[in-house]
Amino acid sequence: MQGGYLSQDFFIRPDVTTIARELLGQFLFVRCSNGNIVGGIIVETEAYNGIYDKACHAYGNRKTQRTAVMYQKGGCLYVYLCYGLHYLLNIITNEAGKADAVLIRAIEPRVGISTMLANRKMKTLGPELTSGPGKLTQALGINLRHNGLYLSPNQVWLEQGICPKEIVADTRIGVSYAQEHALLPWRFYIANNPWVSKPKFY
DNA sequence: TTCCCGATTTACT
DNA sequence: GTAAATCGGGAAA
Repeated sequence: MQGGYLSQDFFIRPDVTTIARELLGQFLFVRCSNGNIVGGIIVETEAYNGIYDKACHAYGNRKTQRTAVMYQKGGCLYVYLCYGLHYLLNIITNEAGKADAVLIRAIEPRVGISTMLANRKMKTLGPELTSGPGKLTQALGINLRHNGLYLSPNQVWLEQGICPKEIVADTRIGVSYAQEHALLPWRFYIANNPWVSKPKFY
């Protein structure tokens, strides 16, 4: 498609916020069960700093069936069901045992748009297609089947993309329970990109 | 085993 | 702006 694949070395680096920032502009591709390829450019991410981060499922070195995947090596996929309704896609970073992760919050659709529209039961292309963590997994056909998989050209993979003009760092969404850690500027998105999620503010 | 609640989305009034 | 949908994880008992 574009440049080369992003190697595992990219994800094994120690600073999860750097990786979350550098994932902006990269291509994310998924091969669907029927063989179709869908994908787009990552435009919004959030960093979760493993066992030290109150917003992270692995906070306090919590080890359960669900969080076991988070302790895998960088490049592993962590998918979980949120609110009993939506699958959320993360990419594990850092060395095994650290439980750092980057949440993919929004992408700009580029490949297989008709397939993504069908997955979302939509007729016309618009920001609602992929502008949110639960929306993009539905569009890409991501579910628990992908949990624990490593990035690979057979299933889910990343390729070198574009260099974003301007990146914004802001607080993460929906993590008020994380107390002081909810204030960290660990949400990153490409400025003025219409595919970035539009969280509601009460 | 019980109970509370969530890294959200969508359809209402 | 408010509320429903929907279910399994995790902590407490």
